[in-house]
Amino acid sequence: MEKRILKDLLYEQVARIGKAVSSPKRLELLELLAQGEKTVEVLAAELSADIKLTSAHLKALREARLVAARRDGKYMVYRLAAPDVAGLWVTLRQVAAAHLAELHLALEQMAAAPDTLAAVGREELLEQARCGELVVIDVRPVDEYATAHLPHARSLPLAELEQRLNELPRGREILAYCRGPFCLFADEAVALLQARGYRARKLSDGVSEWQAAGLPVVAA
Amino acid sequence: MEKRILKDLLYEQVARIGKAVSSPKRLELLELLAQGEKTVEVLAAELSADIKLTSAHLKALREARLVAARRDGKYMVYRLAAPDVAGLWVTLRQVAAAHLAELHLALEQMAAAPDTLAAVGREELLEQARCGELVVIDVRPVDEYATAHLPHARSLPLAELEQRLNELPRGREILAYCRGPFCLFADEAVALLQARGYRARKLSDGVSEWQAAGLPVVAA
DNA sequence: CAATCAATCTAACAATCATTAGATTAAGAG
DNA sequence: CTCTTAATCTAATGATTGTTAGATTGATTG
Repeated sequence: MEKRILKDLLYEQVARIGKAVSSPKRLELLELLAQGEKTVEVLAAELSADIKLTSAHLKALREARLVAARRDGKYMVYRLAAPDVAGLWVTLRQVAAAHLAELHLALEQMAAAPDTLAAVGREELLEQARCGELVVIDVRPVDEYATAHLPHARSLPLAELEQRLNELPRGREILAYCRGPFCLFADEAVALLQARGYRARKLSDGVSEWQAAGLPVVAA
Repeated sequence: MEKRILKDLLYEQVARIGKAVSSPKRLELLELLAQGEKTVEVLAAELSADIKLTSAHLKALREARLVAARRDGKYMVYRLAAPDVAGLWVTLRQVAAAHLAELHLALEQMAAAPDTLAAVGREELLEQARCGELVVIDVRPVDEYATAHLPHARSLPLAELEQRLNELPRGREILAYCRGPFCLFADEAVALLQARGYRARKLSDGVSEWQAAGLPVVAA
């Protein structure tokens, strides 16, 4: 049966993408690269993995054409091959959260800790941020903010938050976001802000989630 | 580092979904189940695989909560756990087609054979079908048509097409669709119709693709 | 009840994959 | 040119996975 051979070929190609996203480390790499391009060194540090292993996983992602690399001096700088790869990551995470009770519970616990603003009413949120009723802060490293960030958000990296508290208005409510639902930066920021008497909440969306929802982002 | 343990747990869960979609056979099962519920027997026949292997792959999909099963007499009837699983399949296939040259070329060759109507102008197509300018036929087995089909489409399974040619109007253009871009039913239908002097084209979308594009379908 | 059919479970194999260590390449610095 | 740093390649490991065969379960039929 010649049809079988053709079908096997077609599904085999899609399975290449599936294989690429079948490893926790590779998924974490995709999420990191969705924030902007990064060197192998930086990626390895974020993964808490060594360079060799990180490089091997990046090779697998490269062979599935999900990421691409360029050389910059001694550094190799990796990036997502295209924006739809970030969309794939968001889709996978959403399907996992919807179907796997373990993940759903873990995310609910995370959301329960500080007051979290789920994905509800994103348009409304946008309007509140625009008119200044709400102060939206991006607590990721500044280069990730520079790559793309939510509209009306200002950069205030978690590492600098404590020193730069004076930049925040006392009265208004603060909304912190980071890389997405799996990232803890915003949780830490909210905890710090609340300890200092600010009214602060977390937005569980990151830039990829925002974009996947069809909302506008500010890109470089 | 406690954060590492939490992160590993989170990404591990998403990787369960990734692992489930990392096998060509399992992807084919998902596409088949996206057409409607089916028994293990039927699925095995469609896969050209034996029952044991099919059952093992279904178990993997069940453990990732992508499919669910119910017993009907001696038969186990499998179905997608939720509609978003069909969306995941469509997303994976689109990412694969966009990034993997091998797949892109294979699909282009398939599309080149008979005149194929790609995904362009779907709304327009809908309107032409509504007013009868275009005759849309669903050439999948009738139970799949019954589960869900495109608006204004009539069921004319490939297996019965030759005997039921008289049901088709001579003058108007015919548009055949099937399970999606990887399915060959519509190609065969178009070849048969063109051989009999009909003006026929293929629509590469299936119901899942149509739905993923945000367009309405007729469901049971 | 035994016989049959659909499907799964168990055990086993080879093939593939993740991870680690050691050697190697490629670019920049001295 | 040599030394250092970044990253990859190669080889080896243990663990998983895909596949097949044989035994088993669950429900229906005679």
